[in-house]
Amino acid sequence: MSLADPNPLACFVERLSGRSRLGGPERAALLALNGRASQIDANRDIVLEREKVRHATFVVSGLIASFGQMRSGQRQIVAIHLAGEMANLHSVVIPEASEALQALSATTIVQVPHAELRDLAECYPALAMAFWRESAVRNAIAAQWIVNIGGRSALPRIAHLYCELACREHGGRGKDGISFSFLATQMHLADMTGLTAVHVNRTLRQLSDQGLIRYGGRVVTIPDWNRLVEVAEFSSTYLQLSGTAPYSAPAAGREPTPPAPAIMRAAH
Amino acid sequence: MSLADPNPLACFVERLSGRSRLGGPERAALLALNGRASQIDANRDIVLEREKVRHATFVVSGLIASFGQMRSGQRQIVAIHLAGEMANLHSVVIPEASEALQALSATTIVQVPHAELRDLAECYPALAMAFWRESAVRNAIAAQWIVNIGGRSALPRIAHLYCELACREHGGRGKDGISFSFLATQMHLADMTGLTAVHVNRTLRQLSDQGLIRYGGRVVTIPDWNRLVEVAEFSSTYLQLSGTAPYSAPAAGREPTPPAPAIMRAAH
DNA sequence: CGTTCTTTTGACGAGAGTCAAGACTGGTGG
DNA sequence: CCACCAGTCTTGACTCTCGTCAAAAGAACG
Repeated sequence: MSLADPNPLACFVERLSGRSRLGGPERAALLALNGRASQIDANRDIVLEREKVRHATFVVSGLIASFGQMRSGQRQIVAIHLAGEMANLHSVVIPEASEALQALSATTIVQVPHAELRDLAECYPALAMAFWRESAVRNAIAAQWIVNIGGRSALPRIAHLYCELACREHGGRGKDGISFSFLATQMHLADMTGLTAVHVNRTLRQLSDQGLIRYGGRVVTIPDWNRLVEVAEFSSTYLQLSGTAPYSAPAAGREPTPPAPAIMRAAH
Repeated sequence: MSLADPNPLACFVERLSGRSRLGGPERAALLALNGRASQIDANRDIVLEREKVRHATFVVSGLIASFGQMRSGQRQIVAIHLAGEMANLHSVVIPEASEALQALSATTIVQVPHAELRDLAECYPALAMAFWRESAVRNAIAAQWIVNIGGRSALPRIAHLYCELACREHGGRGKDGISFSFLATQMHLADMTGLTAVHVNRTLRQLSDQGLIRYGGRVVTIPDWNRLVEVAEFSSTYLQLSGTAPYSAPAAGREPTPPAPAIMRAAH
């Protein structure tokens, strides 16, 4: 199911299957969704802040970001959406966009009507859970971005972002020599990390001088995965990519006496 | 349906109803959930990082935070959970916690088994959507925190957080003279904003000197709402609190020819 | 009424922002 | 094929916000 698949949504099905167990009917229903494909140039808006959205946007190729904007014109990227990801699945339940959606590079998208996704969620509980789970993973990523921006200085901050992207693009763990395409400019990188473009540039040079990354063109290479992970204090568990192990409900029945609540554990 | 209600989950029902339309059976099913109440001291862990969780935690009173932790011992709060909110509803679909959950003050919680919530979501599509929507609002809040931490300097950053809290506690818009209880210490506030406790203190004094806030005990008062909003560049739409207007699906049928995609709009 | 946590202040240093200018790139058209 | 041009990237010098260290005063709690 590559991106070259005649039905680009096949890729969406694969992604959901990686985290949720889907049956035949669910898969078929997803593939039957009718999306409209479009090409978008770099730096073009897809959704404006406050806009009422009627479609979810699936990224076939390219790179998309969610922006928060301030009066000063400064912008902060709050999330990025790689090829194969649904950019704003949450808009199905919250149609009014609180952030703008914009392409960072030339991008191909498929827009899927909310109404159809909503129908699916209502007919197939498994899909409702899968959609919710997908949103929840986004939430976990956002939480890590907060930790990253709020708690790390420039060098580990960019290192952490690169670790995350390497894992997200490859859908699994990183390894030595892994490389991934990074279609954003250094200015975009600045907007993601809460730094300035100038300082991003200086920090990239540092990372590169220390042999932690190599970059050129639109590709980043990580020669020594463990070393970068160490610098970034990265742990991939929040991405829920654990190989291809799909989520499965606990086999045990409802235990009437749940284990002792965590309250008893020592603080700090 | 106050917090003093004999069934603390009544408050949860009210919260969901504020954003999603729930029918009688759904409400009844929610109220029939059996949760276990407990008291927790300040600074005690409720959920540890990486722990497999089997219960969602509802906050009856007090204040809870989700923490990311770093090797250095530094901690970053990625979300806080006020009285009346479900702290980790997302754990129903992602049982492995990627952040720690800890009480910031003495707190009363009710723990609801995942299994029961999952059953509800599977039996009642409207509840599945409501849960998902609730998670999505949390996501929107996280996104604003990223904007806040990544894009604003100390003074507007704290101002923005206070605006958010005022709205969240009152479940609506702010107004002059509004006040809200803030049970966290300045150190906690530092962990929320990505600042140091010392700098938080200096900034609070600035805010206070400029008449933007008054604080004392565990209460913050906002004398002039619009002025604080101005400083913070705050807009409450992302909280989805629009009065008590519940979300309703668009009345229109599936239009076969959706409006022109947003792609045409000018960039930047 | 002492112990511990929190708040408050000051002096100093460092990481990151700002301003500005030059080098490099890829794309466009003559 | 070359020249141009707008958008990137790179670098240096200077500034300022915020972090660090330290100490004392104030609150909370038993």
